[in-house]
Amino acid sequence: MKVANLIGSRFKEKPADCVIDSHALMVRGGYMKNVGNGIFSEFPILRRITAKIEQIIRQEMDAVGGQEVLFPVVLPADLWDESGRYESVGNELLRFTDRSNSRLVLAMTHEEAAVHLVREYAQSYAKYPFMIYQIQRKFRDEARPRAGMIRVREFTMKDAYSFHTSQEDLERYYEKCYQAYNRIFQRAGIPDVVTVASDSGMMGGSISHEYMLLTPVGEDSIVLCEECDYRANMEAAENKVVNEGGELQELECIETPDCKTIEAVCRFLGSAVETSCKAVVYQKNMDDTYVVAFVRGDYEVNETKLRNLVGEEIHPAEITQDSPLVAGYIGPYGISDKVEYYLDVTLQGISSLVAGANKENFHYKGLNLERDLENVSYVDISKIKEGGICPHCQKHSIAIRRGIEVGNIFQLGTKYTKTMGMTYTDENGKQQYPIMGCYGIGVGRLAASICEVCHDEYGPVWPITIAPWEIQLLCLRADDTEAKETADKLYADLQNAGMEVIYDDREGFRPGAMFSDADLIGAPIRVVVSPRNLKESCVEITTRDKSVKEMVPLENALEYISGLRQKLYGQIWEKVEDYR
RNA sequence: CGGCGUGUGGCUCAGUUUGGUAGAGCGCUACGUUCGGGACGUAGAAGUCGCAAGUUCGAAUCUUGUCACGCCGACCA
Repeated sequence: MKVANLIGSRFKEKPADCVIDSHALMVRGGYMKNVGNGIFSEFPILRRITAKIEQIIRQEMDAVGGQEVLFPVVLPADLWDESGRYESVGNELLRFTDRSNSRLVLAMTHEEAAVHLVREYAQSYAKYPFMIYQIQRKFRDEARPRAGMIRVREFTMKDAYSFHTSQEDLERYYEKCYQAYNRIFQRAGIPDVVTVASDSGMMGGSISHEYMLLTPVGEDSIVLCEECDYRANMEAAENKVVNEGGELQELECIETPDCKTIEAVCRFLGSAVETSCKAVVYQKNMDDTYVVAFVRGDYEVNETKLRNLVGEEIHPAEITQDSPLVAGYIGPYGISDKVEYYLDVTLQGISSLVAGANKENFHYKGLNLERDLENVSYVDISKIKEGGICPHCQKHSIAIRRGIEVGNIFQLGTKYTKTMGMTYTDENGKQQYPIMGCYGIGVGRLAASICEVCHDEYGPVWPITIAPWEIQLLCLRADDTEAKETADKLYADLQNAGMEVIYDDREGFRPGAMFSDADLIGAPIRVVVSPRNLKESCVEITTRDKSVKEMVPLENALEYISGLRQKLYGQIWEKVEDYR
């Protein structure tokens, strides 16, 4: 490919709406173009990258016995009625009707389609286990797309579904997929991916893992232990707190005028935030029942944990005049029996708490939950903090990092097979529901994430395994006959040797412009032919990451480049675990 | 869904306060001089000033509505 013919234009200035580096570089480099809110087209450069990522995924899925299939993007709503998700999923699912008023959805995930595809085929235990996967577009009507290709509404995803006749078999296979995913990310050239235990959200099921690429621009918080290998998604991380206890005081009701926040109350009473009880109020979506979460004053409520505990959808409450709660003065002692409340583990063991008195302008001091309340039990509904206690090794070694979720795997269980009536006949002639696993990777998000982690101020530095081209050949001064002929010949030789080359032989372009374009394209190996280099009968060979910079005699160039290419592939492959 | 902000040639932006009929740089076309990290000169093409209604002799500019996009938050297999 010649740069002169490459569709998509590169430019110097950072687009105004790009906030993170990868987005700005990919727009400036002619990788993609925004079509609408969270909707992008890919130019050839990006398409080559995503195609390579897809190929890696395909190989690794095939290696664990996956068979590639293809589901439709548009699915009849009936199918989603079967699983109950037509109703249960929120506005991310785009629902619409066709000309005959039939209800349709744009698939945002394909569990239903997967079950639909194989439920006649897999009626005997002898067909199991098996796995099907596809690499295809999904549409999710995200409330807020952002950060270029990191969070979009329409995107390419590899999604895989496995079917098993026992939980043990699912777990064995899950472990294989876990390893296959590690290989995929290692082969894509990013070592910074970690797995975290996660909350499985709307997918249902029990065990799940997210593959997180650690980067400060990530939108998920990840809890890591710096002493042991504990890692979890913020939503799933268990919070442990050991309170010192302290002096046991008498319960006392004190006037605290205009102290509606924990900080104000503690300042007014001269007490520590660590011995205060904060109330955070939610309401159930179904019937507006109030749900109050009490946590220690210096902790935050983890809404996901609370939601799982309550067992239904909740939202931050609006406290009105006639509600049974007194905004700013809510406490567990003497609270209305019309509200449901929970005490967080961060309150356990505190001898004397400051808490709201459920009365305008009054707080309690010296509240001891176990002494003053009946049937006290503590639940984990708070967010773990930096320096918190690791649930595994019990040390104060918790760190919180940001990450981008590039993949996830779930043990789904029988949620979809049961609701959709998929059964098989086992060895004993009995009908059973197959047990499912599912496994996803966002292709475009992965490409953008790699760019985010692998770039310098001039452009992306693509790992050779996913680079749009392996080699970028530049002919500075293409008007110089000798330089042009030399570069043309090298271009042909490199291609004949089976290498992927992008060739810049544009006349009238100054070297600076060519270098800048090459930086934006980000091919790992750069070869420069110029009159100046030819005076020494050499070409200049560098790597995009600047680790190699050599003047190589022309007659050795092909061999040198070929060796360098092998070396770059070797550097990636040596990090790939062979688990088989 | 809440808060904030922005819409002016392909890109970055000025012009809006104080209404007078649209500008710069980059990019693009042609010619010339240049040539190792985004050169320079000359000439040129390219804009329904997001859209609609209103006020006015006159609207990019004022008013109202609306749409789109972005950021923060909420939400998110």
